[in-house]
Amino acid sequence: MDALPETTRKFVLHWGEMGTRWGINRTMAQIHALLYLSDRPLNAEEICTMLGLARSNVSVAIRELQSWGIVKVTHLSGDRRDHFESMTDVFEMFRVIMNERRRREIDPTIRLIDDCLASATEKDAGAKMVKDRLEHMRSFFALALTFSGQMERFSTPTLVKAAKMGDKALKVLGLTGGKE
Amino acid sequence: MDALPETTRKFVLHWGEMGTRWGINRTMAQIHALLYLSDRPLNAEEICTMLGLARSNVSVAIRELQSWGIVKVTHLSGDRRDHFESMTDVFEMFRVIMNERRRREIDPTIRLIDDCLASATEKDAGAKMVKDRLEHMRSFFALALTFSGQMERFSTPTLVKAAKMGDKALKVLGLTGGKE
DNA sequence: CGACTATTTCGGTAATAACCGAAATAAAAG
DNA sequence: CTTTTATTTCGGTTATTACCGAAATAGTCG
Repeated sequence: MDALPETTRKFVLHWGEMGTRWGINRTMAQIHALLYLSDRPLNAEEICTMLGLARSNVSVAIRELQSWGIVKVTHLSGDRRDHFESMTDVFEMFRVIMNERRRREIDPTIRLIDDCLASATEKDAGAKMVKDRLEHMRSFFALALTFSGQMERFSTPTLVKAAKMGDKALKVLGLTGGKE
Repeated sequence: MDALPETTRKFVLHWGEMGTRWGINRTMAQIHALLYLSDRPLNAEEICTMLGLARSNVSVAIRELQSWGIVKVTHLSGDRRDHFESMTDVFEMFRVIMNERRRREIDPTIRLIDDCLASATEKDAGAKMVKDRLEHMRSFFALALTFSGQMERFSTPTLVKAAKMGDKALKVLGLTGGKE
């Protein structure tokens, strides 16, 4: 970790911490940060020494990053070791991550809510409130799905433009009425 | 935990697990789920017995939930104990949480990136790529801020409508051109 | 002001997740 | 096939965080 340029080191450490706050383990996040700022693919051994981590730890973290789809393996000619590089378009990366988390967490949650709703129906009327609340939450997640669908469908520049338009966009669409 | 209706129990457990995956501790998430499905405010003692948690643990978790702004304290007449209830509008809740996470995590990250950019400027030219990447990431977070600003500014129904329009909206705005 | 009840603080313990290092496996080269 | 190098698996250890329970504090009532 001492061999790293100061700026990279700072960012890697911070990114690692942020990871832990979002349910991503430190090692994974640090490796990702390192690759993101690297000007060339790195092999596992290099990552180990640069970050001061055990080889095995790096191995599983990289595999996980690959399974998320934000790190790819490449091969340099004349070197049989795997080299790794991060996706560089942060917007695209965000989409990929959102999509993956949707698959891993949102989808199962919706299924569970449906489950709860189904079994609640057969029970006593005392569950009325519970059902209402669950349905409300379900509608939220449904919207989240719609939304993540949009995110995936459109290119980065389009989304940037849309976001920047903001209120103006909604006015054009005739969606805004009162206080807003 | 056995005293809970089956449906509630299932949801509470799932919500607790989801919490851990997003960097929120299980207790906090479980309490939140319980309150969300409750038809009346609950006091700390009730929460303890319903979820099988220690009084102190519940105390800190509730405080944390309050600091996030998604749980409020109320008082029932003739009872001096604090009673707690959850926000019920999930969309609003999402906004509140996003806003809080922005404050706690996104803002500091942007500050750190600015820091890195500032110190990188003074260094050698070899940091060119690092600077570019950091700037790119910064622009992403800047957009995220813009976006979260929009989320806050508009009412739930407006956002729902906008999200549902989706592609149509972008077409009206004249944003879509190529592949999309 | 005591007596009682509610809440919080805090030191220690337990549960969980991260991490290491050695050994096994796989892959490539000679 | 043997040797060398790369990667993965896995049992055990360490670090982190969650959690408990006792004691302290704060608040309320008579």
